[in-house]
Amino acid sequence: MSAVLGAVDDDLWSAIGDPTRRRLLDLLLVGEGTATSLSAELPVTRQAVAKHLGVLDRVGLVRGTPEGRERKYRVDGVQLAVAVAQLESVGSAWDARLRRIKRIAEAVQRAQDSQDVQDEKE
Amino acid sequence: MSAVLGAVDDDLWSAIGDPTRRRLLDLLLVGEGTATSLSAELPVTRQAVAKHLGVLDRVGLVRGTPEGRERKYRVDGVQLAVAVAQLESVGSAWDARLRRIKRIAEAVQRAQDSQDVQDEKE
DNA sequence: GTCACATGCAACCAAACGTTGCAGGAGGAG
DNA sequence: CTCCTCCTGCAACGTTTGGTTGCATGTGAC
Repeated sequence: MSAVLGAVDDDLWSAIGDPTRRRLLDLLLVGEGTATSLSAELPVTRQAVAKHLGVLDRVGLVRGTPEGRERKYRVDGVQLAVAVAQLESVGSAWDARLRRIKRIAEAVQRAQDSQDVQDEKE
Repeated sequence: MSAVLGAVDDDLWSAIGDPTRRRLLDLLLVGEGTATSLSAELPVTRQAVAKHLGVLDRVGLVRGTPEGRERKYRVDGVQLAVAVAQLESVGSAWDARLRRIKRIAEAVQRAQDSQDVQDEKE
């Protein structure tokens, strides 16, 4: 097993890995929006936004529904909660490893210190 | 300001956004390694690993030092801690938004319920 | 009916991830 | 010392992905 950390969905990760998509999610968390309205608040074109909404929709982080002549997007709270959980999971796994490394480093330091004392005695 | 969430370094984030690099970090958290040794545990070639180590080195998550005829890489705890902090930051920001949305949805639900009662009375 | 606006589709460009192939330098066996 | 091995670094190339422009279509408003 390579699994140091809990199961992580690569699709979900790479979905939130893109900075534009992260900002898109931020905006959609404030309120629903369309490709056109969202592109007004981002430094990219409407088509780029549409593509991003497409991948967010594919992984289920967002849901688009046609309303009249426009298509409104809203975040899917459940799936986003899953994504957040995975972030926390990876974060805490790394954090735990870092703590362990720090503990070991300190132990080594202490060992060396007492060794130095030994050397001085001789 | 677009900052719903605390300052997030896109370079750092995209560094850990790649699944191969995440696994690389996992491996290096267990112990130091070289491009060759690490590639043995990943489904990609040595050269691909070397490139990834290059970008991890550039953003400071990892440090490579020449030792004899090989180049050993170790994680930089400080920078990785910064990255973990950013993960947590984004995660908790989204979490907070989700909670708020849920609260509002429940409030709307309650309002509608009492409206229904009103309707029945009339 | 016509005009305006939002969408969807296609072609194209650049950057990133991955591959193969090859040249070079450090260590160990003879 | 020489040869052989192994690890590294560089270059060329293909594919996927984020971004652009341009155009055709459909729906709403007047």
